[in-house]
Amino acid sequence: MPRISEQRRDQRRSDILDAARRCFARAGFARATLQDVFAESGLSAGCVYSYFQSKRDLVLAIADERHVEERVALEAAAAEKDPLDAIKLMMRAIFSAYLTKAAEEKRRLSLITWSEALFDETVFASARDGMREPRRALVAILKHGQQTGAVRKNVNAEAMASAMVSMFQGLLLHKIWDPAMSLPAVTEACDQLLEGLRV
Amino acid sequence: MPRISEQRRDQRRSDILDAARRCFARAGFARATLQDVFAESGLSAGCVYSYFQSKRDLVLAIADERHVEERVALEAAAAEKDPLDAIKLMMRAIFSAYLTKAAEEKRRLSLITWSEALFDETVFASARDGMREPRRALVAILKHGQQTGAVRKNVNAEAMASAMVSMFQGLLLHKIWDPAMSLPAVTEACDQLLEGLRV
Amino acid sequence: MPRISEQRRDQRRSDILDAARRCFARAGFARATLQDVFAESGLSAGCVYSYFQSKRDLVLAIADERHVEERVALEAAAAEKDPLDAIKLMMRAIFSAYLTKAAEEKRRLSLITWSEALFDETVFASARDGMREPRRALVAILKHGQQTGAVRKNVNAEAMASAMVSMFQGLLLHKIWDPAMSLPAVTEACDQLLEGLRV
Amino acid sequence: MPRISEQRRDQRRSDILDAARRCFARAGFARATLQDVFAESGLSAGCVYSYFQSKRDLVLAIADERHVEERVALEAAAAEKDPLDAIKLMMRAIFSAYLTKAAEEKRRLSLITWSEALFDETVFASARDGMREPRRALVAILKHGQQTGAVRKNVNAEAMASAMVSMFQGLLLHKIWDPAMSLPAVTEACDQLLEGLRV
DNA sequence: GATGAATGAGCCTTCATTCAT
DNA sequence: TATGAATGAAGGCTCATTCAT
Repeated sequence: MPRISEQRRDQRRSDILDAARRCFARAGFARATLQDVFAESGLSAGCVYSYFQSKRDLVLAIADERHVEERVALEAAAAEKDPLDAIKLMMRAIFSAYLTKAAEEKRRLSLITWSEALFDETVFASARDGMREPRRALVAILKHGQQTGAVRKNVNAEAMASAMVSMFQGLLLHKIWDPAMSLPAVTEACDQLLEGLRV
Repeated sequence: MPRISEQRRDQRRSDILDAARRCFARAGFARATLQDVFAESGLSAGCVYSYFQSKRDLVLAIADERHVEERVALEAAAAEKDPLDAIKLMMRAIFSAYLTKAAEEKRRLSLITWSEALFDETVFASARDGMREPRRALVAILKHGQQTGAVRKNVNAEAMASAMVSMFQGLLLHKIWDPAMSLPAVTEACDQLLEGLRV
Repeated sequence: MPRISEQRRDQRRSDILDAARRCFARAGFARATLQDVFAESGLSAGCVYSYFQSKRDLVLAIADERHVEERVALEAAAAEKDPLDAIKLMMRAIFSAYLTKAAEEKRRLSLITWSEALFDETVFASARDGMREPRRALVAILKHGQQTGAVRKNVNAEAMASAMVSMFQGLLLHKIWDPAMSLPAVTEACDQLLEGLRV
Repeated sequence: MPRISEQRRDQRRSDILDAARRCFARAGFARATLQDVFAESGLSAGCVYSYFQSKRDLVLAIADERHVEERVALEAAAAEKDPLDAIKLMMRAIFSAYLTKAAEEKRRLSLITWSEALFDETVFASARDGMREPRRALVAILKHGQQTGAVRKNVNAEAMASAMVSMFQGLLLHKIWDPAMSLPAVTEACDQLLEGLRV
């Protein structure tokens, strides 16, 4: 018999995560303090602790957030027949999720999560898994493209998928150093690189 | 001890940096403690503090370490006439500096430095500058290649350079998630992408 | 513990100040450690820090304590018509506040506060202001006494007030060196010096 | 067989004391560091330590410095026949030693020494003794004046001497709070108070 | 359930002192 | 003797976590 409705609990939990996300994006996992989170969420220490048993739990929850956009990106790509067009579509979905001006907090959280992964196995697994699915999709698209004759046969699908995912993630990083980077221009540059794979 | 020789002083400083590098690579800038560094270096707090005035100074020194290999990479590329070959050469130099098994600590430090850059302007400037020079070199090579007719004219050199640098850095990241990644295979994949730029 | 009553909070704050006062009187501002204060108050570091943000804040709070007795002394004097009697009354109030056996801690704190004032502008302002009001009152009494003809006209009220305040403070100091100093005898000596001002 | 001449040793010792005096006047005994003294004196730690075995020794040496002027003051007073004139002479000697603009460092050192005396028995003894001699001289002058009929018989010489010494020391303190205090005016005010003792 | 005051281990840093050269 | 690099105990302060109310 819960004292508060499940809906209210979920809302609370979500509020805490929002506050934590802001704090972590601002100061990093290690430097952000729980007192920051308490203040940012407007909730008491005890309350936050009743939703998350430790700071690490909060970090894991944030680091583990699966960005819906990636799933969308994969689905969008799956609908395309032409393999390179499918890859470009996936790429565009990723870019519009991570390279826009509005996505700055997401970029910061991505980077600090990657870094945190070095020191926490759970975060590591979560970060690694997050790039496995896109990579797997790219491998499938490339291999299928090779079967249908749309992609050059001498391409190592595994390595090429790694290179592509790396480029996408690298651009997220690059956007941090160079916020003025032109998304359309860089999208076209990537298109041009990809075109080299066509038979 | 009376005045120490300058050579010995440099050695000490270098020893401290080595110890700090190991500690930071292991635990991150924020989580690594100076006590760790004292223990790892076998020196006392006071001694370390006579070489570096604060933990932040130590962080900056590590984060600012210019990797000689990058300079070498740029020089190697400068010697090549063919633009794409020059880029491939640069790429290989970077890969052999960061993607080998032995370079694991370097990869970890790169990632934590990038993350730290989000919270420290000095580290930010250092990290950003570290990728500006390679990028500038790539722009120059591409533009020159367009003038000599070796590179397609419809390529936006700036954006393409960003994409390339991103791919190189992204692979550093990728190697962290997938240590088994084959360097030769990924090198060839990158070669194939680059070949698409040829006229 | 949930929200503490304001009364209890004030009590805590007061307890901490009491403990700090004892520690500072015993060892001085610089030599007394906060660990001492924690132990003396029976509270933890975190708790004390939630009431005072730094050691300096604690020092300022102690150094700034306005001794109610001084105010009382001024009011007592204000009621007297005869100027020299008014001054003697003020003097007696000050002496009974600072020169009794029970006031030893107060004397010690006065001296260390005066010394601390040399190195901290805020403490300086506080200490200086602490003697301005008595001095101002003395100037007013003397000038008024000159108008009514009770005090010699050739007296420089400002300088005389300085000399008087100095004598009062100096006796506080003297009582430290010579705890056996007789309060009645010294009070009479001061009376005799003051009598020289009468017309 | 000393390696350096005794004269040179004395000079060194004196240089160190000068540096220490400046440092202590600037920051207080507790806050001034020996590294400050090393820098201010231009000598090494080892060298300073060969002249003073600890920081406390240095503090004691500074706190114990007998200001020649006081001796001069006493001698000057001894030459005067009229008791009140003798006291005024002594007072003037003290004032010109401690209340001039140039004596600021001396005032600061006096105050920090008095404060330090609270926490160090040796400094206490030194400070207390420093005011005993003037006080004793005043007692002698007053008693002799009473015998010769120049001073009122109902004066308690002991208490009056205490009050006088207190006034002199208090004025030193007062000059710290009010550097603009007029020395001639305050001297005259003291004269006027003293005149009240005449028969 | 919620509160927020309180805890205390542990961090960064300083500085009196030592001692090999 | 003189040097100054090195030591390391200890200080001020923070913050994840707990628990009485």
